[in-house]
Amino acid sequence: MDDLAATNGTNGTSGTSGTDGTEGAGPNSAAPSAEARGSRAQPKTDKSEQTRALILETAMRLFQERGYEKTTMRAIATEAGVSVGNAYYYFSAKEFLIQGFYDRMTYDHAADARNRMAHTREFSERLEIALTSWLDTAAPYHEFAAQFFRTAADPTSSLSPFSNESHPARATAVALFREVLEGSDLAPKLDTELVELLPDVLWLHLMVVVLYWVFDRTPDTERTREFVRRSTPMAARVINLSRYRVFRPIVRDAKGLIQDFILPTIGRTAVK
Amino acid sequence: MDDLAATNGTNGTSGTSGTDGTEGAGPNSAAPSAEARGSRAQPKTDKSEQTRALILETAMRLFQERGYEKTTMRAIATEAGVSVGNAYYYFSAKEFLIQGFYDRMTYDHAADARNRMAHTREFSERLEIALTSWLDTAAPYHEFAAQFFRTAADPTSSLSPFSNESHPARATAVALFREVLEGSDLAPKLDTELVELLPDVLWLHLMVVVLYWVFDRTPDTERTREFVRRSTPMAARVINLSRYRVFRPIVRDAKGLIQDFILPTIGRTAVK
DNA sequence: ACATGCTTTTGAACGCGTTCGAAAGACAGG
DNA sequence: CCTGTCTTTCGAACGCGTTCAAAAGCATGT
Repeated sequence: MDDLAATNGTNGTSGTSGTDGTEGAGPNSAAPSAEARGSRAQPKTDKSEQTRALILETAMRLFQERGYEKTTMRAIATEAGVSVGNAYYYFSAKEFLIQGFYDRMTYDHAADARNRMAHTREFSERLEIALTSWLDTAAPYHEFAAQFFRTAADPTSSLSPFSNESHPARATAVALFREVLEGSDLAPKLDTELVELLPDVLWLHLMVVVLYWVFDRTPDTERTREFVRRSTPMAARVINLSRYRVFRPIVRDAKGLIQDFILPTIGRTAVK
Repeated sequence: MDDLAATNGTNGTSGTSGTDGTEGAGPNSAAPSAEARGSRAQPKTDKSEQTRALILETAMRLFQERGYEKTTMRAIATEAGVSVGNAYYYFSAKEFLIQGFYDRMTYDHAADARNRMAHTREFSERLEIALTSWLDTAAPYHEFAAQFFRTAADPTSSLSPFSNESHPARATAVALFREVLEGSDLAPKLDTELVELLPDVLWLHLMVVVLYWVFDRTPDTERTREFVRRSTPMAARVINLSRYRVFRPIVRDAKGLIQDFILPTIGRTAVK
């Protein structure tokens, strides 16, 4: 109800505590993120911004009420009291209506997770909290999230979690996982290179969880929750083991693989 | 008329066809599986079966020529000399036209991979061969495969690799990976439980490769090929290490996780 | 006041996947 | 040959996402 448009202006990452220096000198790295995408024109007047927000809010409401596919552009336009053409003037395709929602959820998740793990130091617990927090944040949208997941899986779509357009949201999420790690008892025991690498890997862990969640049809996605409870201690154990001598070679291989093949595809500037 | 790959002229990609075993035997090569899905009626007459095949082949040809999305049902119908309604009589939705293609490719891949690794015993090499073989088999379809990948990612779609409808193709693929393992020098060194589990895990490895491949835009998907070359020895090393004492607990955890959470979702009858 | 150049808004129209009622065949029993 | 019951075929029509040319608003210069 109230939540969709409320924090519109100051949505951005609220600063990643300055740990990340590679943000790049883009025109806008934080707040207006999604609001300018998918439309032909940038906001000139105030009325314009209002119309855009109205359309977006109406769309989000209907998506939740009827699901993504069953909500027609005509219905959105009618309900918002504008013409279809006008809706397309602000959002050049139906899928662009999702991006705002997507960014918002990422932000809410990060905030909630930070709150919840504030008083916990153990790494596996922090990780579990972060992941469970995502499940809770996303719970209301499970049904229609699954519906637009197919859109997100399109390599050519800007909604793909790997796309450039998703970079802000992804950066926010990765920053969260960096905090998960760095605020834990585990971080001091690891070499800095690994600490640098792990946040992205943990984000991939989240992506796997999301994949599992999308396919999960159990009530309250209980199965995914159990999956998180089981997989997080294992992840912690693997990371922990990586400190021992025996694993040097394999850890180095894994590092290389991730650095050379995974990170470049998810928007990090390739190190080469 | 019957071979889908033959019509493609653009993709050179080193001849894999030399050892290929697809003799010109009949209209469909040995995978009857999908032919009965997605339609309202089962084949009564012979003419019926003919019409169905005609539509399917026409569709596949057009998909390769123009891509999935740009091929309209009307075009398929016209080109095949039938009406739109008739096409829908046999394939209740456009996406069902893909399933036949999907099954066929899985079968061709398995055959090609078996051929290629016949004289190799080392596990990591066999695995690399199997994966590379997939890339070669799928190469002609890279462009339009990426287009229908979004459909495959829909949890509610029967095209999802995890869906029940995909079970036959999946079973074929898993069986291949079982051969990859059991025909290798590694299998005898592992306990039977692990041998039982690994084929599915290796199939997941393929799924990851496919994901990577779909997003890969480098010429000849060279990046994915490099990814395979790098990741297979690592997989081999991990499996190898699992034999040592130190890893007992973590290997057991991993086994449990896979058995309880992964296999059940990909169509194995849950062991519980 | 008028003209000019924009942003914003409109609604008809297009192409698509899909549906549906009905026509056309095919075939058995009378 | 006629009739009834399937199966197969047809093509018009529906609802959808999207496009587009034109209208309407709006600010500014003359």
